[in-house]
Amino acid sequence: MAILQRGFYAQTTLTVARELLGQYLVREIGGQLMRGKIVETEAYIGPNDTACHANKGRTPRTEVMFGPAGYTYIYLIYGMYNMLNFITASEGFPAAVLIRAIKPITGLEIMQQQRQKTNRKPPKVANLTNGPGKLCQALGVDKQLNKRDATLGQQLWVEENSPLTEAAIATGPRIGIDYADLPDRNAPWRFWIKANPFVSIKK
DNA sequence: TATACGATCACCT
DNA sequence: GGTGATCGTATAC
Repeated sequence: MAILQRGFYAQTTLTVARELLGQYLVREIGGQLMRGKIVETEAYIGPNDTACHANKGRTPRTEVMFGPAGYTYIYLIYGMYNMLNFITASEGFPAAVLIRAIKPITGLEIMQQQRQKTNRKPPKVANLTNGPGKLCQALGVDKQLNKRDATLGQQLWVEENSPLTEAAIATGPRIGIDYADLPDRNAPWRFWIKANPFVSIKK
């Protein structure tokens, strides 16, 4: 299957967020492959989006968002969870798409192992990757993979799948950004596949 | 140097 | 439905 190239990520952020739905997120660790279908995304768009980390300007942390599309932006939140983003749009314009949930396709045993590391009980398959922190834990994604070029097909990349119809996609406000200005809180920049059981938050 | 807090999750009631 | 965990980053001193 074809690896998504820079031209895909360089589209406007809302387009990338919408069109990443249904594509395959692939992780390779020591020759072992894990694969999942992207079912939920969020767009963080530029210096005027008060929910976007880059809205206060260029810092060591947000520097990668100002670079070329197709790179990874991975950061630690709440002291324990990693978040996976792909840089979008034009170089110099800081924007990214957060991957919020995937449907596990292959490598479920490895995902299960990695998810169990910090949990008392073995998580059910339905609970493996239905959230941004969970999918990073399942796929072994951490800051070591920050600022990597995802178009190279090494360690972490996205493979093309046939596009979804408009009718299969739902939109709504983003999750967990109460600190942002009201218009940004209300912006319908979260995208998910309708009725998909692996979406992090229903309804 | 010190402090506050977050693009979350698991476990508890 | 509520809350503690846990630490990098930004901001204030």
